[in-house]
Amino acid sequence: MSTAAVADTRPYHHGDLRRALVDAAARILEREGPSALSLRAVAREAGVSPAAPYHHFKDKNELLEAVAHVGWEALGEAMLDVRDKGADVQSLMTELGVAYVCFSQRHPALYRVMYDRSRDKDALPEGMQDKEDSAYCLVRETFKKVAGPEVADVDIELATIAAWCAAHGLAEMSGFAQFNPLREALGGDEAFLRGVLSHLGSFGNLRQDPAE
Amino acid sequence: MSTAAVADTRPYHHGDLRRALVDAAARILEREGPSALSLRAVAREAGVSPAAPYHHFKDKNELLEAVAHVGWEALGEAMLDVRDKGADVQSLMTELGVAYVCFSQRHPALYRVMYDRSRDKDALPEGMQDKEDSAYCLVRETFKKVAGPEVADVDIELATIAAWCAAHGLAEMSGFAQFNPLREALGGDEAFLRGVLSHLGSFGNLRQDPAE
DNA sequence: GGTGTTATCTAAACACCGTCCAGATCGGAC
DNA sequence: GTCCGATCTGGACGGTGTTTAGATAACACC
Repeated sequence: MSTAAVADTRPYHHGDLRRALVDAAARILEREGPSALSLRAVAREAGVSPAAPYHHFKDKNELLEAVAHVGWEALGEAMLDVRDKGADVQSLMTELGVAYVCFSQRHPALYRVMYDRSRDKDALPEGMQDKEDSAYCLVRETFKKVAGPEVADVDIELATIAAWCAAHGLAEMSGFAQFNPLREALGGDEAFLRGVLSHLGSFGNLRQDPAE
Repeated sequence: MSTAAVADTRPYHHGDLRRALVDAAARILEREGPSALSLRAVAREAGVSPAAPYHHFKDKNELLEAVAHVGWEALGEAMLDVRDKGADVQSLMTELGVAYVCFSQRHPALYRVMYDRSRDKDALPEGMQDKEDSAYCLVRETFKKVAGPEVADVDIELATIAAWCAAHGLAEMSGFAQFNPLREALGGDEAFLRGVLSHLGSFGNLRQDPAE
């Protein structure tokens, strides 16, 4: 036995445990929320001893970092899916905002881990403003395409940050109970989101011909 | 001894322990951050046994709720302080936004506790949209005053929520390391904040004469 | 003023947590 | 086939939130 036995209960020494741990963590997150995400619970879920994860991650933080990383990639994909919707800037940015917030609503626990890590580090994931297909760059490139070359990079960056902050704020607060009456009055959650997003981002600021 | 001895080491049975615990928690928060805020540490800081807090709070959550409550009141006061600055809406809202974010920067740990509690409950503090001098109502009333009576309440509420989300997002992300180059390029943190806030909130939406 | 009631506090215990250590186990290189 | 190094386990340590039983002291009442 050994090398050949593919899908045994324990293919390798234990198998690809690093990935198994991240998957287990994601499973716990979806099933029981962030408060249940202890390192021991992850090990239990993966069927190993509590000390096993320490051969793949320096500590609990490093595991959470890995979990957050897959979350950021999934968020990036979700936003790429809508990058062709929307004729003008306003509606495209709204579409991106809806995609962002909907992701956070579909994976609330994961989203919380993602931002808890960022807050602890006081930084977004490394390289987020550089690598081409990240959510952040997608927003910035959208702004840049629309604004044209005359607009200063500083303004592009400020607009991107502003949009990002707004989306993040809405993602964290959209489910708050106080908004339920308004949500229902508008006929559902997505209408509510679009309503809020329509009040956010004065994208006209970026145009060169200020009609004001 | 007893009733008369005012400021002894332990005036009452223990004194006003409930308040002492909240104060101790706030002290730990400022000194060591949110990760150090254990119930036992609070009890230690207040000089009582680990079980003592349970005679004043159902559990740790309830203590944190009390801590968050004082935080929300302090935030409301900080925003009331600037409610007369700024000639037009845009600049007044910017001023309020700066006050909001600066509060979160002055008390980062407290701000985090405040929103962690809200996220757990999926709700802002109870009564926040009702009691007159809350930060939330201050923003809404500002919008209402400017918009005039013709604007629908729904739009006022949406604008308020949008502004709040934007401010919260900026509060949580303003310190992120990725923004440091831009912050320095703009000549300091407050300039950076104003720059981002200027791209947020298309307050013109609320005016009745859409010059568009 | 003594007495009983009730709120308050302590000490000890429980289960769980993150983390480290010594030793067992096993894959792969020589 | 033997050794090495990576991987995993069992057990331990200190810390956590919470509960229980029992001590203590303020207060109400006679």
